Amino acid sequence: MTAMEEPPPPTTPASPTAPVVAATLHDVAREAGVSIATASRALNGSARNVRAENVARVRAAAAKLDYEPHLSAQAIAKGSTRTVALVVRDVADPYFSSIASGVTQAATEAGLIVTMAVADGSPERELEIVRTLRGQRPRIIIVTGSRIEGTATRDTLIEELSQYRTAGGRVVLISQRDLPFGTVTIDDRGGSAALARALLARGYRRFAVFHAAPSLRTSRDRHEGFLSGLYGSGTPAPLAFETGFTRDGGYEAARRLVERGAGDVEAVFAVNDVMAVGALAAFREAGVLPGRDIGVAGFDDIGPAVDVVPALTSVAVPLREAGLNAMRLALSDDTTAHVPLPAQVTLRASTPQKPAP
Amino acid sequence: MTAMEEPPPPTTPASPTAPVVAATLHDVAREAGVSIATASRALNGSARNVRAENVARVRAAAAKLDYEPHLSAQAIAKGSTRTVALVVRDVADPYFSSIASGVTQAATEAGLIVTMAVADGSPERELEIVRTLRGQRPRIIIVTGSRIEGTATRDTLIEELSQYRTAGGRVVLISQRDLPFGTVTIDDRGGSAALARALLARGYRRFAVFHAAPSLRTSRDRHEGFLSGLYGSGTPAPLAFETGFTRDGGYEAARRLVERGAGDVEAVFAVNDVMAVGALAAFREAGVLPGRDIGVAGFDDIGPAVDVVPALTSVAVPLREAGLNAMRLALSDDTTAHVPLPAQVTLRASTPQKPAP
DNA sequence: TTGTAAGCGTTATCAA
DNA sequence: TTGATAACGCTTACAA
Repeated sequence: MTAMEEPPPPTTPASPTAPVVAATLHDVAREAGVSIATASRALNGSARNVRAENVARVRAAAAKLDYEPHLSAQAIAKGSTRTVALVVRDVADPYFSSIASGVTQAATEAGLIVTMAVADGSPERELEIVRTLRGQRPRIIIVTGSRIEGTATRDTLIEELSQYRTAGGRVVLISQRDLPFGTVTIDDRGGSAALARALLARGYRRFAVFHAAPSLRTSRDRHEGFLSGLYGSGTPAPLAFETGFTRDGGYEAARRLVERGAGDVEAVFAVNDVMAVGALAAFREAGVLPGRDIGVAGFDDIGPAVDVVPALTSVAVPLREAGLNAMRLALSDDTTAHVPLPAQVTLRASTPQKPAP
Repeated sequence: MTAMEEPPPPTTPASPTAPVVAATLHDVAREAGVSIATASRALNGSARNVRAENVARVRAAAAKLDYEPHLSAQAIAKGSTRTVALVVRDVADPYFSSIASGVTQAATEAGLIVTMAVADGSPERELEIVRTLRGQRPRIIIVTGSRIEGTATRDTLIEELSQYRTAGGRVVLISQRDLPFGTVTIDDRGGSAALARALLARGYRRFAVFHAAPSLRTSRDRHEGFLSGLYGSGTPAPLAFETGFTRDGGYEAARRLVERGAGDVEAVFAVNDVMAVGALAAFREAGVLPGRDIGVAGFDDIGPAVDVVPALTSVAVPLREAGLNAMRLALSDDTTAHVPLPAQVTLRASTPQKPAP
């Protein structure tokens, strides 16, 4: 299996482990009748220093042989790759896929290839992934969604990323904070605070909050932000219900609230939209009509928020922007900047203006 | 910048184009006091033929230097990579991200890395992507979502993929058909036909169909499938409204139907859920109450289908399964099999049983 | 069981 | 402007 004399057309449906064999620069050079160095220059290097005729020859040969440069070979020869590695918790989750979309777009514009790995919510897996990723020698590593605090692997992860950066790699974190890397965050606290004020302005005074475990930073920030927005309004302290960060969590919390008696609660803030949507369903089933008997607000402004009945008041977060900014940050010279993205309150029918008492 | 004498800690925040420098096998070997070949064997090769003591030595050295094998170097030395390249139209679209999720999971289980590229709906871009991808020499290329027919680039794409396969690569297409590659499809026709029959069984007789341009294969298949399910029932031919494949498209078609007078239509089939959801909104706004005045059904069974009011009748498609099966197919020895995945009718409140006349 | 050395497909340096 | 040739980081005969 050394060199080959012809354009390389194997015949049988090769086994799944067989190597993918393709035309090499060597083949192109031979076909064009020039040296391999010239071929390299004409194709991927400084075509300036190659006679026009040879450039044409080489290009033609490449086209004829359907040549594509072997990226791995280029990577090791050049000592650097053109890839950015993206770690997400779950591709199927719109939260992450929106971010991924932004990252991919910005990367493509910069001529970079993105490889994606899914951490699946496990910090161990996440660590393992970052390790493997380093084997790719990507220019950039973007980690998003690891927002669970207090795990031991956390420190190891930071260690690993620091080393990668010391080695010349770029690290950007999305929706983390207080870590010594470039960071893009969404203003969960500010958004929640603004929501609280908007709700006050609409006449609501007595609240309940559906939140997740406080180790989930996002949930905690939104919860605390909401409280801070209420600060100074003289309203009673909101009831707090801890539950899952999911639709079912919201559903379950709403049931609990109803069982307890929801009469004294004017509005519920669920720390994300899917929870809010679950709550909507539970309230409706219990005969408590959302938007009339009780206000409901969420966070994220997912697409369906507008199609649920009543349309859901929420806080829009610029997820794609977060991805775009992460790439921008990675390509900038500031390795440790913090880019906060504003969240935007969007009032809808689920929290109508309350009539003056 | 040749060799280095110490564990490699550069200092300054390197420029975004600087190479990522990391410990090499050479460093590990030196640290462990063995030859580079032994180090290679101990770490990534047949550790069996290495004295246990040396294995330990090498492992320790690797850990100390935080060594990760350079994947590109391995790729070119071994002549094959462990990556699968996935082409999607849009990561942010739940349709594709669900598929991506399945692909990623199966790939991870098989020890493969997935790199993702986004074609953005442009056939030219798609072709370009497949070209670049070939440079990665992936073991597998999975293309999903290019379902627009009749473009000239289409043939070129097939050509390109054929060549890749001839070179030993695996190709799997998702939701395409009649192409000489491994293929995973979702049974759009069958699902729509089953939906039609289910609706007949619930007493509906007069239908309208909201569909997209017939060049969009998915739309056409669902439309035709629906008609075939009606076949022989003696019902009048459904009205057909061509519109966008989006929420706004569904909204707009519903408005048109209402303006025309919807009195003689008992149920609407929108060829996907977001269209159906848009239609729901338009009907409600026009005072035509979905689920009472008119039945509405969609396709895809997206998550929010159950939270919309009334809950939407739909056809569930196993998107994650499609991704998983695509990987399975790619790893199997059958390079050209066709795996059809069944779609499942899910009846909900948007199409209640009609009272007997 | 180990080490030497010849690749793998590129790029980059250096003469010519 | 070109062509030899030495890297790049790794794997893998082949010998020892």
